[in-house]
Amino acid sequence: MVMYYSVSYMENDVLKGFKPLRQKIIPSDIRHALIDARKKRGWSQRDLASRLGIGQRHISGIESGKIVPRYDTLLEIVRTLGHDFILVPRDLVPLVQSLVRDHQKDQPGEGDERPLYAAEYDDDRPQEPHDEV
Amino acid sequence: MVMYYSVSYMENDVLKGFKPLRQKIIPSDIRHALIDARKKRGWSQRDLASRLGIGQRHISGIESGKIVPRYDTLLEIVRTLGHDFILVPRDLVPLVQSLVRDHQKDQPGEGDERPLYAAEYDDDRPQEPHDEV
DNA sequence: CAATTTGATACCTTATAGTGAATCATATAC
DNA sequence: GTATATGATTCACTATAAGGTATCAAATTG
Repeated sequence: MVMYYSVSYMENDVLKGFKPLRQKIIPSDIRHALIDARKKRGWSQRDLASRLGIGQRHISGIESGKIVPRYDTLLEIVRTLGHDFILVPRDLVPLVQSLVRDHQKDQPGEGDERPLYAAEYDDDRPQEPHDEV
Repeated sequence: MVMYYSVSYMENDVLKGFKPLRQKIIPSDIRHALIDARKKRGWSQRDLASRLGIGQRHISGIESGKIVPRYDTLLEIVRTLGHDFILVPRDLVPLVQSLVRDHQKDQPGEGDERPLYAAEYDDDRPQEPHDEV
């Protein structure tokens, strides 16, 4: 959440000639959510890869953050794992995020996913750009 | 909506050895939503491109569907245009989609965006894969 | 109507995803 | 303890995004 507001400030800086900080990585909460979803299905990376018709090496690279796939590739992974990406106006984000959290709280098998969704997001973000850049 | 269910059937076919149909394009509803969001701000592709620190040619390619950007690149575009991507479990998609629609209905300046979000999605999808593939 | 803007397109180079196959170190299963 | 599975990694190649610059045809502006 805080992250979104900081991006807003960056937008204002852009108007003054500053370049935004390029992301260059999939947010770790998304990566973790996808790993969890895969494991909950009892699939290995090889299982998922063959379902998608792509190489296991890519699943590994994507999950670890070493590869940032094209949007279409990621979307297909996301959908294969029973999720979807929804384009949401920024001011709706908190509501939708909480909906998603509440929904997972209601799913016995997916309840464990909730803390990863929020906490890991804030924890991993400041660290991993350093590793990648 | 219907599109999501057809993908579900494809998933079942994968278990029987069929490859899923690779997307290779950003859904047109997303592209249109982004174009609308940009125009609502009175930005040209050049304006948006300079805010993002990338070339106008890329904005053009992405908006037209000729280029499928990496997820991080698209996410940055999305956020610069006041939106965000939320990872949503599939069975929550209808609710979230309707939330997004209702929210746009409530925004006077964004009310026009609603029909494009739903109608164009269904209309463009069957046509554009043929153009691209 | 001339000047400017706009989005599409072309050219070129670099970086990285995508593809296929294989191997490795470690973990897991039995 | 052995066999198997798993995720990470390597090698090599192709495809395409990313990046920069410029131009063009059409639209828009004033």
